[in-house]
Amino acid sequence: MLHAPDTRPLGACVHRSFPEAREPPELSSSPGSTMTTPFLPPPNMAPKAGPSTPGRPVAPGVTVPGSPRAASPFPPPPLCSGLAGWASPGAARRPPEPRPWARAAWKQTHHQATKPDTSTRRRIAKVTMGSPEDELIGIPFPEYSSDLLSGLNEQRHRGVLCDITLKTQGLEYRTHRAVLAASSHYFKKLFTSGSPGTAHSVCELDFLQPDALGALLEFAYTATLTISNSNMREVLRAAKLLDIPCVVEACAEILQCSVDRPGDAGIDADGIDYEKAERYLAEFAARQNGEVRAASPPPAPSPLPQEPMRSIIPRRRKKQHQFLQVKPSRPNNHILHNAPFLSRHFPIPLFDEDEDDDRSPLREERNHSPLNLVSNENSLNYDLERSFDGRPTPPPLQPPLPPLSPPDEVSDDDPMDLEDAGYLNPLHDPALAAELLDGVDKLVRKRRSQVPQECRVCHKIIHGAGKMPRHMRTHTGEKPFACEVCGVRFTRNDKLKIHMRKHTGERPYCCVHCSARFLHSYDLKNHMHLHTGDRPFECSLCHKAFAKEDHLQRHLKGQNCLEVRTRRRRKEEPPEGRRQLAEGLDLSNGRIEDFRMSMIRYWGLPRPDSSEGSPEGPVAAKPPESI
DNA sequence: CTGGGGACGGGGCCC
DNA sequence: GGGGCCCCGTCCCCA
Repeated sequence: MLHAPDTRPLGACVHRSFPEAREPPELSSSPGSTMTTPFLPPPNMAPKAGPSTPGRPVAPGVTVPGSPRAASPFPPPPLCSGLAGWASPGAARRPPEPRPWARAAWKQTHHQATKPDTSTRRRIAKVTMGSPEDELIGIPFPEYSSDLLSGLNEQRHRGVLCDITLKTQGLEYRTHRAVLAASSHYFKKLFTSGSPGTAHSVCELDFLQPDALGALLEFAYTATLTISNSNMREVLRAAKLLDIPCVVEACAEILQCSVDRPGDAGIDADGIDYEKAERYLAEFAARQNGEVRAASPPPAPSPLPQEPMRSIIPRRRKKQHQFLQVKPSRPNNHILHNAPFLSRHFPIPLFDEDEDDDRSPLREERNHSPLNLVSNENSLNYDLERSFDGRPTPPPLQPPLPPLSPPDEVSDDDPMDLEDAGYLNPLHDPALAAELLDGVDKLVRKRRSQVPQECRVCHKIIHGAGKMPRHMRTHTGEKPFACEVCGVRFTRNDKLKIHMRKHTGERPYCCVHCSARFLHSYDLKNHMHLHTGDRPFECSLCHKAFAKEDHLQRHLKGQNCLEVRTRRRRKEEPPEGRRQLAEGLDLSNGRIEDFRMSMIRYWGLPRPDSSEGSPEGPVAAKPPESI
């Protein structure tokens, strides 16, 4: 279907800036009134920093009113149904829990909200009109978390309400225990060990460099890590000592490209520092308990099992890792291949970690690295999934493993031969140094460009570099790509190209079973359902199966299916055609829960409390359209 | 009401 | 940073 050029004036979209949303908007009862989105949760309430984490299943009952929710990249479900579930006096300040089953419903609402056609307005109005007065209404405050952090940071700078002073090498940092404990596993353990009643207000952390500690404090209060190439290693080292996984990960990724520069061995805190950190932890806990005693050095950690070295980067899904993968420059590869001991000293992998080719000579060398930083993937603080108490904190000292390298190589105890070091030091070669530094800058820039951006208009989080202009055109209505044949304009060039297939007659996606040809690959995919008979989308109520998910959604919104969703109907003699359905709603066989979950999933309704298993439960699960 | 196709916006990946 | 390409989910329209 061809769409006429969008003549919406700029700013005519239904979205609006967030500050207005702080004020409770008036309920509009007029179907034709200009309903903007005040009652629609601002899309994608994700924190500015942090990728989305979709798909985390939520157990039933988690999202009952008043239940605490964690930060979520997903907005609450549509007001029509979901706001009653996710908002609470304590939870309204935070974005809701990710609820995959509500995502589709929210997307639907958001999609409608971005299309100010008459049907959309009517739908929103209906929704608003139908909201029960006694339902809780959640008003999202997407900027609150950042405001809160900003307020704490201001307090820190002014020294107000600070309850702890960090001292290192003569410098003092007044700060808040809660913020430190929330950002650092080490501080959490430090402040939670011992008796809370006798809190000492000064922590002397001599094992940390002041610059690094300052940078990490800034990070804790601003969610932004400000570092330079010169102090990145020190910050990484401090982050490892303080057990701040996300900083470790970020620094390690950036540094990954420059591992063959001298000094990289210093990115791992040496054993003395870990020992200091551990000892201070013990002393602090002892003082907290009022038992000032000479803290003995912690017992030497048991030797770690030898495992093939992986990476300083935790293994993650390939998709996550690829955007920062580093392709080492050829000169450095050459250097490493010809200097196996260098890889031993600087064992950060030079290749994509997804390469599991252990036959690689380089990997083989790394696997045997005596100074392996992470020979045990579970041992150090790169396992971002581990719990705070899951591992000794701080990380244990890494006992040197027996060198497996040829005996003629430099031993670990031997200082690096200066001549070799000079030869191998790329910084001694201006060209190589420039290349490496340029690589670091490029990585930093790339990482920055990959940071999800929040739309100023709709507060939606846009992922991907260069995607924001594309998204903004959905607000402005700008359609700069015009078809030269028919004049139809598009917001995106790729859509125009697909459109041009209409004029050229090109239908590149051909069905192998029939003569059908399609403009889009996904059309062919949908079409294939005809031949395969595959109907993966089944109505949990009537068990009718559909080939397309949206057809199932449409079916669920249909009035015929809703009529029999009342349990009251079940008590009556069901119509013959509905007998099976009514039996399916029998609470005794548990299917009623299936039905409720189905309603919740497709309409984004709040998850029912376990106590809500009342006979009238399904009745309350009304779709927006039926309100 | 359902089946089918088209359009649209977003995300991932790559250059 | 920007753009191309692809895929996906969703909405819409038509028969």
